[in-house]
Amino acid sequence: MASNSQFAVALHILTIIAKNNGEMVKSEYIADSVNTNAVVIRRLLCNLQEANLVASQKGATGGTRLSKSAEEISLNDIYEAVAHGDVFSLHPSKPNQDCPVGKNIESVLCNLQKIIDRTIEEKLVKYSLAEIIKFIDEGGEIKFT
Amino acid sequence: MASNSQFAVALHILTIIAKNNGEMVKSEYIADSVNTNAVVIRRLLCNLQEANLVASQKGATGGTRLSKSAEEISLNDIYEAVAHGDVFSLHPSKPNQDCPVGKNIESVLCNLQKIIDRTIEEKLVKYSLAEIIKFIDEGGEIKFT
DNA sequence: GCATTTGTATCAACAAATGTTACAAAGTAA
DNA sequence: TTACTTTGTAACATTTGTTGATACAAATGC
Repeated sequence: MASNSQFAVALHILTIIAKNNGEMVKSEYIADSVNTNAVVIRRLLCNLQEANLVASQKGATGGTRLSKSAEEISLNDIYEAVAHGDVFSLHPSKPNQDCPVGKNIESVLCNLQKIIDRTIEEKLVKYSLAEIIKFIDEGGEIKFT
Repeated sequence: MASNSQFAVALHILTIIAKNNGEMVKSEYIADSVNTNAVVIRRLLCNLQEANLVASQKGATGGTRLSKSAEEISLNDIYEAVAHGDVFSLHPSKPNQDCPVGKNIESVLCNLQKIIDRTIEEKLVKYSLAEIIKFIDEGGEIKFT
């Protein structure tokens, strides 16, 4: 399939909104920067609303703004708002339960999934949207530690 | 799509092979435990061979065995052998380069990708195939730390 | 009322994973 | 050599998820 770019686009969306301090930003404007259709943006904005990162308003003067400050939004907040899947999937078909390996491998894999998810979370929680904006504003080579 | 279960199946494959100390294991036998087609297994075995984790042999007495000990194979070795993609993808279409955010967001995202990849790698390298086998043999609730 | 924008449904196009069949290549054993 | 077995690989259908696009209802402000 076309692989999942929702986190990338969501970060892009939030960066643009954050840089328009308090002003309502329209989905068409964001779509022009992301270079995609406005519906794609609005779909992601719905996820970001559910996670309480942004608030939207309909109507002629509508749009979307942050519902908390860029300092209060971590990359993990964004990741959780849009990322549904795990880093890897379990078996497509249930393993053979008559085989000792097949019988027990799934619980091992489940634990591994959790470990990896937690590891990513612990890393992403260290970065805020505000830091991303700073990197963007500086323009050049960005080095995360 | 059907999301990627290659790491899960690869770990399953290696566990089975490792538990057959030195004996050649046939792809049909593995496929029976994984509950899939033998060609799916052989495709993954090719990746594991390229990573020098296993060695296969054709012919009537053929099959596959480990090419190093289970203690020497880390989960990261397995992950790298089969995982092609990143945790998230970049923009489907190139962002608008006339927008300051669009112009610089990609390098930020690239760096983020690398950070997450490295984080996963650092975690997976801590576990060996031998430990997985021990968990499998113990059967019950496995707790990684 | 009218224009604008979000929210959502629906659909087509595309890409990746999986499962399947088929068969060549390589090796064993008689 | 011949027959048999197994890996390696190509080719294809199926399924599923993502993206992009059109359409339109609901909400909002003028």
